[in-house]
Amino acid sequence: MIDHDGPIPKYLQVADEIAGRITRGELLPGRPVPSEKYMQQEFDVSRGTVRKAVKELQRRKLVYTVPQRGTYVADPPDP
Amino acid sequence: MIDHDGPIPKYLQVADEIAGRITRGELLPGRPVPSEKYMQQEFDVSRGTVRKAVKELQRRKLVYTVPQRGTYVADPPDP
DNA sequence: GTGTATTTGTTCGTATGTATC
DNA sequence: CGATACATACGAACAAATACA
Repeated sequence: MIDHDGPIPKYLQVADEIAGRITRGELLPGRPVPSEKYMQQEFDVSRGTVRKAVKELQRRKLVYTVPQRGTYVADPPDP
Repeated sequence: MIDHDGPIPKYLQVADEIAGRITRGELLPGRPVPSEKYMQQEFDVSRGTVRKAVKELQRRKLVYTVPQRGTYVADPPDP
């Protein structure tokens, strides 16, 4: 899943994996994405790396985060 | 009690302190260990650090936790 | 039966230090 | 030097189950 010693930064690999799940419709708008803790375990990376991945997904406007609640899949942009 | 600026992680210092009380028989099998809140105050560390210490004690099989109840001293292993 | 307090469970926000590339 | 990555450690907020008056 995650290439633990390759040239591509892990945080981008994690971000791309989640992005893929969103664009494939496996994660639906308004629904939560996995928590930081869950992603840490699933991808076997540090929390900092997960947070950087989420930040990247926010930058792409694929997700939004509610403090102390979780991170959710954003609504798709106007077609 | 806790070295607040030394090389040894606080969560390990807390875990070792509780472990010592168990192995010395100050905390008996089946009896609760101090609550997270109590340990926070006693050791002057954050709750996260206490929880990490408890997790370490669970890993060592010295304690077990009952959700919403507390954490208890485990029975000693077969001699 | 009804609250209130306690305790653990979980989430995200933030900062610091270390190591590596 | 900057970016990546990990571990440690603080805080804050809320949930859920239990215990008790």
